[in-house]
Amino acid sequence: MAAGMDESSGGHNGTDASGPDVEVRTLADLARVAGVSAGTVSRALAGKSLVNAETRERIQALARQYGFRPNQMASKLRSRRTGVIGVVIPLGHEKRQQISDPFFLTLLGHLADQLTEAGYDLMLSRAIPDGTSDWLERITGSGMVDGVLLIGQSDQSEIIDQVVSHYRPLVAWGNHREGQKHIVVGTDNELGGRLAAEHLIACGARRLAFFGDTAGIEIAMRLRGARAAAEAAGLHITHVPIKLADTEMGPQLEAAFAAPEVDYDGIVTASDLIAMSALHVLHESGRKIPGDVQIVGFDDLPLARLTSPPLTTVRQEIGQGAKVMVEKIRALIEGETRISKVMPPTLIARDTTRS
Amino acid sequence: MAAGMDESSGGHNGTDASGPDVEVRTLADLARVAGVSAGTVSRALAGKSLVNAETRERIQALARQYGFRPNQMASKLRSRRTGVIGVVIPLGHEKRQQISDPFFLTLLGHLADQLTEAGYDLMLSRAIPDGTSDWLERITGSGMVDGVLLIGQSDQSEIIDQVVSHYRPLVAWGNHREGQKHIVVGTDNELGGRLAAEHLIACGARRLAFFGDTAGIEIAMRLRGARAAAEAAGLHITHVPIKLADTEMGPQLEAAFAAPEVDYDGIVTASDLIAMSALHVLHESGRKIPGDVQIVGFDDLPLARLTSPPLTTVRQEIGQGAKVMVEKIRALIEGETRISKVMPPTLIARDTTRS
DNA sequence: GAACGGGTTACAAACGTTTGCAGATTTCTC
DNA sequence: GAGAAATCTGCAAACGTTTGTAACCCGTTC
Repeated sequence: MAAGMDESSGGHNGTDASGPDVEVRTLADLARVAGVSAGTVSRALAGKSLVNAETRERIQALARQYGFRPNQMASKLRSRRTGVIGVVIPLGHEKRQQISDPFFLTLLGHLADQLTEAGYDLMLSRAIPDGTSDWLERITGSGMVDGVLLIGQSDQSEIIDQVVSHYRPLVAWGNHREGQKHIVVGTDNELGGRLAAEHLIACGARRLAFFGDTAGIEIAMRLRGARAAAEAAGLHITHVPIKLADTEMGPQLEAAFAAPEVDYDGIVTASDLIAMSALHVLHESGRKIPGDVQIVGFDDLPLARLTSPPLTTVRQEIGQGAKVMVEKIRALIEGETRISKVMPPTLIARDTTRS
Repeated sequence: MAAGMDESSGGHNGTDASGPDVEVRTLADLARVAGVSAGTVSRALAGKSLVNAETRERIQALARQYGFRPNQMASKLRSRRTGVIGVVIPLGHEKRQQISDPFFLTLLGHLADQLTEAGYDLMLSRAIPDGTSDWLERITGSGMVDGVLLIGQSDQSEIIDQVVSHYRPLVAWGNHREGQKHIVVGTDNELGGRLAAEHLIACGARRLAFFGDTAGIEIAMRLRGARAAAEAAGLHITHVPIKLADTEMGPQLEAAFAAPEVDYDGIVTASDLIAMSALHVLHESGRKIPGDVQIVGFDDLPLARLTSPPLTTVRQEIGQGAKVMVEKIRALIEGETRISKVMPPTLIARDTTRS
């Protein structure tokens, strides 16, 4: 039955039609109570100016009194506007269920704020890309949302492009690529990687490593930037593909440091989370930071300043990013055109590098 | 291919009426293409056994081919079932917009997983309690969701009770209170507080403090438990109301430690986040942990094991909690009855205490 | 005094599904 | 081979709104 209604309220006397306890569940019910037509009630509650101000207020008062709220499904069906934005997190290459990177959750939090402020509801979906575009079109094609926000593109850029060719209101967070059809808001990841590596080199690091799995294009670009910086300085940078999944990261990091031949003195990480884990493993093994090893994170999560020593990191403007994403999706829904936005990251020097 | 029986379709030009590019947007459209009635298409796509297996598959194939998906709004309106669970985060006493405690986001992540698995969509709402029950009834009364999950009760227990009297499918995360009408899943916070304080005392701490703002009932219960443990040992515990908001926490902590007369050697914190911040401030001021000061966190976030030293903390079973919440909301939707569940916390001894 | 027009309201047709019921077949049963 | 049972399909009525259009009421205007 309808959510949570049981008709238990039979105890009341239903005889008195205008009594305070008639069940008013629909516009028609309220219309009867108010002595007007359903259409008028609809307009009154919507605050339209077509109805006499006095009756409008009378009807609104009645609605409050009876605790009546228009059924959203009916409203949305009829008006062909849902007021809902779908936010989908492609689980991509990370097979694990749980969303492990706090970065995405933080972005989600900001998106929730911005959307609420803009008067939209937020429908959250995890999605597991399956080779087809079905995981996305299930959302876009359902008539359930006015637009879609993608938190990360994973490795699905082509598929997203394909969907966008017939579904316009879609904005993704991630790395912008030349020739991409869909609109992306994100950080200049290559620049970020470069900043990180340059900083390490400037701080005296020579045996460099990049920690992160490059299945996602964002990470791949960060590696590319770091590598470019290294090469410009005549150095080599070792790529160590650390996975983000909780269970894998620790052992992988330990293995990375255990190998007797490796002796990194400067590490660029693909995320603050990896950096924090690395910090932990290094502490355990007794290495001094930044004395023996220097580390740079990526994201500048609120937590980055709380590590010990506080984490040097590449900052992504995530609050700003959420704001821009919402601004763009709204414009697209209105039928306007928009282009991608790539935001420059900044290096925040704290104490895991010798400034 | 071979839709076969379709020479009718007088609407468009008759020549290629069965071509692949007729717009099929509704059940009726697809029905025309398939040469059956809309009702049959509906049943076929729903996989009902009433339709012949062969036609069912033919129709499903056509649906795939034309990329047709039934409009959810219409479906939900008609079937009076939305397949959506509302997850609302009452912002409560924390005036700040951004959801600051990673605990809630983590719980949200787990809920997303569980709900997806159970075939539900998740509609996320921030809500700012306003003295009335409107913030909640806006969600429950809209016909938009089949049930509501509350992430934290804030200080709204009475209002929630009031809503539950006419809207049954609602489950909250938080502290259970005697006589409460609504169903709660949560940790035994008083026990948690007690475990933390007892552990500190057993580790030799004598000058105790509790860090946390007790506006939320969960925190208040943790304080009560800690205080009980202290009193049982003949000790006093000082309550320092640290707020969770990003901007306030740092300064408040510094102030807490700066006062010359205070010299805590054992701190129970209301959350891992506060503990991590405190750790940071203590490091800054040169104090040794656990040598000079011992600290116990609360939550056991994944990050707790990454601090240095790794954080001793009181573990809440948050994944398990999410699972239980979803199980209960499903049962309630089915019309069954359920009761609250309070889960015992466990103390995870790491290295911010001298075990 | 009829035509007019602004301001309100009622009417009824969508919106795109799902589903009870009744036909229309086909298959069994004896 | 007739009647009953079983299987499948079509019809049409909801679900509860929104919104274009027509109708009505009054006070003006010519």
